[in-house]
Parts: sequence; C-alpha cells; structure tokens
Amino acid sequence: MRTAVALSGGADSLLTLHLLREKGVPLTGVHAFFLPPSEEDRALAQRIEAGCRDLDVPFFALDLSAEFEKQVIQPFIRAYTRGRTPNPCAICNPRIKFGLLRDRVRDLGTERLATGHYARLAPTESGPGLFRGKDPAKDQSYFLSLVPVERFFGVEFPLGTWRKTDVQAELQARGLRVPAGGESQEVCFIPEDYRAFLTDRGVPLSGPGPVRTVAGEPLGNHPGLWRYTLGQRRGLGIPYSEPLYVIAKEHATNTLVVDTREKLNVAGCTAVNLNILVPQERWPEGVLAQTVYRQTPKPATVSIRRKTVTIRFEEPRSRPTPGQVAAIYSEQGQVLAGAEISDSLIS
RNA sequence: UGGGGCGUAGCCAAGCCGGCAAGGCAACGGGUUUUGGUCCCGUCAUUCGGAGGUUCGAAUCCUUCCGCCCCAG
Repeated sequence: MRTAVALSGGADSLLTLHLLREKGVPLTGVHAFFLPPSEEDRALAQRIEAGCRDLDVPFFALDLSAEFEKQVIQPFIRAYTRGRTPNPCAICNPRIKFGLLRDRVRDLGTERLATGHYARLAPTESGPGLFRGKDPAKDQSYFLSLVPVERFFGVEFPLGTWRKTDVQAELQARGLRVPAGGESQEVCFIPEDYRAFLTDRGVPLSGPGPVRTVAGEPLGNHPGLWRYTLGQRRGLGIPYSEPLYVIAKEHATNTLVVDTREKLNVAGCTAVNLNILVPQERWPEGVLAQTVYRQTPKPATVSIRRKTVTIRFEEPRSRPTPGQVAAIYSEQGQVLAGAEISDSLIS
C-alpha cells in the first residue's frame, strides 16, 4: 500500500518524508498549490521534486488553487463582511487538506496520506482518534477538530510524537536542507495583514462608527468594525486608566464596545456546524473546552442539539469569538468534537 | 485683571519642606504563533507653558509674561 506525503517545502513535511522512507514504506511525494503558482512557487515545487528524486520517490504537484479560493478564501472574505472572525486554517483542513487533497491523492493510486501535522492519530473503538501532539507548544489538533472522523482513515501524522526542537535537530543531524529555506514559513494566502488583504481585494466593508464602554461612556470613533476582533487589545488607540479590550461589535448600530479585562469574561458560548469525532455517549465524565488556539482547555459542560452545541464553562473565561473554533477535549487530550463559535453565553 | 485653581511626554498623572523627571494608557520595536487575537520582553520627557532671577544645584523658591478653568459679577 502506497502512502502519499504532503510536502509543503517546510521542515516538518521534509522530515516526515524521510522518516517514512526509512521505514521502507512505498511513497509518493505531493505538493499542492493553494494559490495560483508564481515563478517562485514553481521553483519551490521543483526543489521538492528534486529531493524526492534523490530518494526515488515519485512526485506530483497539484494545483488546488481554484478550490482553495472557493472553499477557503471566499468564505473567509464573506465572514468578514458579516462581522465575524474566520479561522481559515481550521476550514482548510476539512475542505482542502483532508478533503480535496485527500481525494486527489487517492486518485493518484495512494491509499494513505501522511502529513507533518503535530497531532496524533490512534485507532479507537469509534474509529480514528485525534489526539494532541506531544509538543504542547506546537500542537495542531485544535485546527483539525473540524475534520470529519472518516477523513482520518488512512491518514498518519508521523510527527505527532515529536517535538519541534527534535525535528530541527534531526534535520540538522541528517544534513537535510529545507526546500523552502529558512525564510517565511507557510505563509498562507494572507501576505501580512488581513486588513490590507481585504481592502486590496476591494471587499465592501463597514465604515466608521462610535466607540463606547459597556456602561455607555463614549470614547471616540473607530474606522470599521471589521478591523477588530473580540478580545483584541492593541490597536484601539484609546488612552484609558487601564488597557481596553474589544468586548462586542454591535452591528446594528455599527458600535465598537470596549472595556476592561474583567468585562471580557463570559459564561460560555454556542457553536454551530458541529463536527463530532467521538459520539457523545462515549465521552468521559468531565470534558474540557478550548475556544482559542493555544488556550489552556478548561472544564465545561457541553450540550448538543443537532448540529448546534452549547458550551458552559465551569469558570467564566474570555469571551469566545464568533467564527473561531471551539474544540472539546478529553483529559487525555483526545479531540471529542469541534464546532464553529456563533455566540457568547452571557450568564 | 475682584477672588481661587491649574499648566510635567500623544492622553491621564506623581513629584512641588531644591539635588541631576514615578506610574498607568496609547504608540512603536521584538519574541511566542498554521487564522484573527491574546500573552511576554523592550523603547518612549537632557526636560517639566515662556522669559528672567536666587542657588554649587530648581519641575520644585522668587519675579514677570502667556494660556486655561472655576467662583464672584
């Protein structure tokens, strides 16, 4: 059985390739273009191909840019026009990497797919189980929580048991050079600033409006609600006795509500488009919720109703941002479910 | 121009019985980072409304000018 290795050109996928090659697994190298490939992109693909050739690994470059535009970029833009804060990486995983790419790789005659994600997959009673990667600082299971469980059949993450520093050391020890160089990492479709990206695309966005505190104290004006996200502190430009955070975006009145840190806390959230990785009847007694990447998961009560989920935190915590992902974990770090945050539970 | 108060970095604000300008916010820079954010670290007044004076030495004392606020009219 042949395994395709998704090669971005970065360090992680490079080591993934070599680790599997060493095990004698029949491999095919695959590089996907998520954007219409530039000269540099093609040059990178050629360098990756050269690396595969040295290992006698067949290589394919796939242009997925049209679908990426439709499935990731357009929804990303649409989210901003609706005042949400999208998480394109979390969308890309189910739709592109483990959606389209997964299928295309199968079309190439390779049953299995390996990537350099920092997460672990292990068989469980209810199918493939998704767990946190060993390196807590690099764990990417949060971004994978919206991938349907059946999409993980035949998928493997060889780096799930690795730590980033060990990966770098191993590459060094093997004398392997990263095709993409030490330069910018996986710069996705946002070159630097999403705000610039949106305006460059001519996306119609909301205009200036008032800024006030929760209590109603006026604090000036903002240049557009889409420029802000809940919980944001920097960039408000408002001198105050304490740091101010974005508490809410009132679209009806085009008002930006800001206030001090403690006002940011909330009792929980609701989330939609629920992706269940483990049937709830198999969940452990206590589960943990994580509503932001790299946030420490904390105990919560989860109630599911069709594709909507209500998450109630045991202790109040920072208000979840609509458009971001809420992931439910077990104490052991297994992802039980993922969903798209839609609202806050105030009490 | 009768009385009172004030003027310190972009904003707020200590210091004002003289000794070589706290702090907070904002901003900027960097770090962490497969999204937005968060978080962490760092930088940020040779100068205290202006001009004189006293002093070894003043934001701190004195004089004067400018500006602002309040109360009385």
